[in-house]
Amino acid sequence: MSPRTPKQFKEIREEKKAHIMEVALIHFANEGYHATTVNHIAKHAGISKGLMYNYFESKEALLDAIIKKSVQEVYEHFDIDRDGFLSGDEFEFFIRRFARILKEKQSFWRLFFQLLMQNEVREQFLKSFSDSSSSGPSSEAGEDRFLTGIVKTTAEYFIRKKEHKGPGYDPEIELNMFIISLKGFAITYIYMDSENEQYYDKTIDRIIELYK
Amino acid sequence: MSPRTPKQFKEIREEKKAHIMEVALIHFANEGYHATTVNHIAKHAGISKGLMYNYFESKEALLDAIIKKSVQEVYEHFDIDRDGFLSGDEFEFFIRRFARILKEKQSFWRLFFQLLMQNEVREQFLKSFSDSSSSGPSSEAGEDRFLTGIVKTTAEYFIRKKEHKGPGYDPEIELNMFIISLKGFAITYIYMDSENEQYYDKTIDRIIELYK
Amino acid sequence: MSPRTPKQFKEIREEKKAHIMEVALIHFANEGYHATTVNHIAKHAGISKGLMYNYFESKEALLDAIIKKSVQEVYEHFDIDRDGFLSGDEFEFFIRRFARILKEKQSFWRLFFQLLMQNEVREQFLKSFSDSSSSGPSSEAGEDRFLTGIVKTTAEYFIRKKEHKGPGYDPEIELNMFIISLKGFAITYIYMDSENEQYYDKTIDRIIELYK
Amino acid sequence: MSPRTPKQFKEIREEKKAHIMEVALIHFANEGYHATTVNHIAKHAGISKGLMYNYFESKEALLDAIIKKSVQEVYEHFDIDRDGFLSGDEFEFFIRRFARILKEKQSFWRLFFQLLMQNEVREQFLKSFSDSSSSGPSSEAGEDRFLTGIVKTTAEYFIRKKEHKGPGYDPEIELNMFIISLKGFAITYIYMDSENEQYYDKTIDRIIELYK
DNA sequence: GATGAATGAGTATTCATTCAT
DNA sequence: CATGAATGAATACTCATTCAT
Repeated sequence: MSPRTPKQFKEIREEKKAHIMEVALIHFANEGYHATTVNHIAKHAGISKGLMYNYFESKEALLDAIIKKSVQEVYEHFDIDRDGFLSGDEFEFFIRRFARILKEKQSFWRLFFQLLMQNEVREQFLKSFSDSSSSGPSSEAGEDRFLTGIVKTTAEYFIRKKEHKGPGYDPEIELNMFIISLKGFAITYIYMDSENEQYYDKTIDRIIELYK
Repeated sequence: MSPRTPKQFKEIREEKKAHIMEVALIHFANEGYHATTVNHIAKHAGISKGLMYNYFESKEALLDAIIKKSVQEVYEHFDIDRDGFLSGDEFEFFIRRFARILKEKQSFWRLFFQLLMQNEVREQFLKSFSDSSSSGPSSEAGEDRFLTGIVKTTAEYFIRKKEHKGPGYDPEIELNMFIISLKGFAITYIYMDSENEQYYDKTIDRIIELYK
Repeated sequence: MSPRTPKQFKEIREEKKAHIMEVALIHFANEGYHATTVNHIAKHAGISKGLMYNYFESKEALLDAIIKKSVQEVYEHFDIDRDGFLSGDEFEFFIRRFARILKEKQSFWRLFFQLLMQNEVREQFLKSFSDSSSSGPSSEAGEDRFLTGIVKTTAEYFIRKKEHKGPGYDPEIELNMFIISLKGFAITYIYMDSENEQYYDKTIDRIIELYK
Repeated sequence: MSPRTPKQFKEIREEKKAHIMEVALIHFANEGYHATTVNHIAKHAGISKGLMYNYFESKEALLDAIIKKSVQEVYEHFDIDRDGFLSGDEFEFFIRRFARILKEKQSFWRLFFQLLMQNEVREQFLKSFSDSSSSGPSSEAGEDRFLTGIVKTTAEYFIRKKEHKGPGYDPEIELNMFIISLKGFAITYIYMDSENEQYYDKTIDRIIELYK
């Protein structure tokens, strides 16, 4: 009977927002952003359309919130000791974590790839990705510390390997091969049913074997 | 001004259909199927909305026709000597052709990937793919002779290699690695600007080197 | 902390109602009734939406209350000696008071004119005007004693002037000219910034000069 | 059976656009812009909502079109010999024409006043007014030849009168009185039923008598 | 009294599709 | 064949109002 405290209100708000985002992500990922109607999301989240707009300014704002949150989470998972130097074990560790996150956040990655493949959202999306990842204390404005940082560190890892690989080893091509392997791995497994998982771990092992 | 023969009529009709499909494919690929309006296509094809419906029953029928045609073309490119045996050179030849088709039909592949990532079209799409590929004389209903045929032949190629590779060589994993590399290669390069093409050929060479 | 008496409660309630009405009037007047949301009013009044509905049954009831109150106040200002006779000084006094009220209640008059110009509210509004003005002891149902009273008294004033004006003087036309001058004066000055006020007093002086 | 010619299409288009604008103007004028729904307009125009959007990009675009057209028409009516000099007869002529246009375009003027009284549309509206009026051959960009031109010419007319009026005559105040009289006349008569028209002409005569 | 979460009917707008000419 | 006017169902979004706490 006593009225809700501001804290209670905030809790309700946060919980419901998270719930809506969760539901929306799944539908965006499976049916596509355009094909998913706000009505559909509301119905599956068990709320009215109106409430959706109490929490999110627009369908696009909802998408943005989902991306920001997911990117934030992914970013946190990758918050490794980024001293510019990647040891072999750190490299392996990185790949295994990548594989794990792929599994854990299947829906997000489906959405991610879908959006990447539409010219209209492409730039805005990449911007959003870099914005939220560069929110650390030592962030530099306009720079995507996350992606460029990873790529750079990894590139250096491949360059360093040249020493014990000898001539005929082209680090640029090797890095490129490594990247397309990861990409191919990613799009293969984020669309895989759990039954077909038999090759998941073995493939990761082999990627490590080849590029570590 | 002699009246056109029925054959001429048909040719004109087919040409116009092809033109519409060409225009539509580019817009579907760049802006997405949902975001591309029939009006837009008609305007860019230089015809009226109404006429579009004279040629194609619906927007979806237009999409289907585009896919069927593209798949058909891709299929023809791959109409290799399918005797169940793939020599090393044939394997290399296959990869190079794959790379070339990727380049030539960029727009189609963009559309292809976009559609694949939406559950709603996924099944229908795969069905359409298998339908048009199994239009040969020895087609079996419901079976995708094209894809499974290629995969099977390629799988056998990798199994055969086991003989000179010795123990520790797992053909299944190797096939899998090969496939994800091709996939990663594909999604990387169908979204690449022509300026960034420097690695295109080198990457293909390296894939051949690794998996031939 | 002695508990508040019922009278104190009522006072607090009335004060809050007045505050809400004040805030709402300004927004109705500036942004328009339709364009002003209940949320907006509540936020600017420093209360919650829910509480607003504790004080006013509906948005329209709030509008009605504002009009009734404003009309009441205007009415009180004009509660002149209505003996059916208007002396020259009383006439001048009346005009100067009109001008002052216009200035003091700018927001209300803006709202008033806006509403008058919409058929849907027009009748209801005029009714509300006459209702509140006819709340005196000798009120006659359905009659707007206020407006008709003023007009009638003023009309008689103009008729009386005929005696010293001589032929060619048409009191009806003169009354009409006086009324449209006041109307024009009103709509000009309720939308005027305070900087442009230079002509305010001079114009009133001239109106008096012309029609007294 | 033969297809429509482009000319026929254009005719249909123009006629229907004009029809929609006519219907919309009446409703905008009587119920207000915000209170008039697109549905309502479409229904009363005997067309579907969709068609409305074939002809006008949005509800606001429809409003703009109506204003532009009306302003254009009004402007044409006032295309007098604007040599910077207004004779007494031209002045009278101008007022009579103003009165006539008020009568003929009642609906537009109702809308005009309504819009003027809403802060949100005020600036945009005045801009639109000046834009379309300054489309003549000798128009100067950014200048409102129509309104400012009229006001300026009229102001000079009053200044010139000072010569035969002698001291005590303040042309600025006189111009101001003239303007508020016209305004008051306007808002009185654009909301008048035709039955109450008895004073219409007499009032105009008196205004001319007073200010010519 | 007081809050803001929750609702749902309503509003502008879009777009594939049909049809008269 | 060819056109674009015309439709209507669907879609994102708004907002006055209700209600549990």
